Amino acid sequence: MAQSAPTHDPTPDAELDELVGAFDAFVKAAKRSRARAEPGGAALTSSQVDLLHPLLDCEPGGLGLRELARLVGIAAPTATRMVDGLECRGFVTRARDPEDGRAVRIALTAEGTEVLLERRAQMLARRRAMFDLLTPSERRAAAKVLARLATAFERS
Amino acid sequence: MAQSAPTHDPTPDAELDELVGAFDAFVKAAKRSRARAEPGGAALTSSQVDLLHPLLDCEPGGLGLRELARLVGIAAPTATRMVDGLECRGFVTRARDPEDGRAVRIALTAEGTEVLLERRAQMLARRRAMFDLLTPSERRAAAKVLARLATAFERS
DNA sequence: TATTGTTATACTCTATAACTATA
DNA sequence: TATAGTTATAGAGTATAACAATA
Repeated sequence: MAQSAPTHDPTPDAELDELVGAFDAFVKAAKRSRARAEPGGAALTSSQVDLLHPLLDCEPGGLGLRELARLVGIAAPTATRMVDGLECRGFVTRARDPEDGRAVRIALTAEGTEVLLERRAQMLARRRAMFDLLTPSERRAAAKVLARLATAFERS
Repeated sequence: MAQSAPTHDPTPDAELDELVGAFDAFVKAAKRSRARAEPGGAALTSSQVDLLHPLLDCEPGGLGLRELARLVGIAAPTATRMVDGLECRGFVTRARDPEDGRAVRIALTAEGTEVLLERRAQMLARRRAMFDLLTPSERRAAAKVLARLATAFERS
């Protein structure tokens, strides 16, 4: 295999294999790390964090359910169910839209905002702890590589 | 905050923020890419692929259910249910262990092996397509960075 | 008629607790 | 009694289809 094309791409297969292997190891390590950090005691699951996130940066009135579902990328009935639970626990409010009797406005409560921000801060702290293990030059290289891989993902 | 420790780490906060941002973008791109590649038409979900994987490289007799569950990192009843479905579809066999009446041996069928290898090849092809978008030097840098991040994950 | 949200239903993945059969 | 596996049960997350209320 790899009949040594000598011009400008010396070892494509071996390099690809190495990269694929490194990628796999990385994904597995990331999964384990996440599992370690979310042992079940967390107030919010990551799906719930995803659902609440758009509510942080929206108008004070909140968002319609369909709009929220669309932003998060889930089906409307799924959002209904999740909002049910989060409303019960006092993290969001669900109010009839005064201008459109069909619609509903979903908004974060103070407690919901607090819990969400706390959770976000925890995640950030974990990432920082990890990135602090890198040297400055490794950090620069990592930022560059990750950005490059993100665009490659989008195009592939 | 950050009272400008001037000695050897010039812009730690800005750099960390950049890295965290790049990491987020990467994770999101990876999620979207995976969603694109697994639109529901796939024969196996990724959990099922994870479950079947250890059966590829085991003794011909197959694995016990508990052993399989342990390798994959799920609870035994979860494995039982998943094996139920995969057995129905002809991807694995479940045979009483002749030497231990309590135990069961789970093994891939020819069809299961084929489907699993095909799925694995698809995933590999997708990754290769992505990695082919990188230049050789970017590939080398990426392999190095991903390996480094994996060890950082394990230690953080 | 079109849109918003909800209910009904179903499937996958996950877990714990209780059970059966065998060692 | 200890171990292997299963059943019972529960809950989160996901979807589609059918529905009610409103525009």
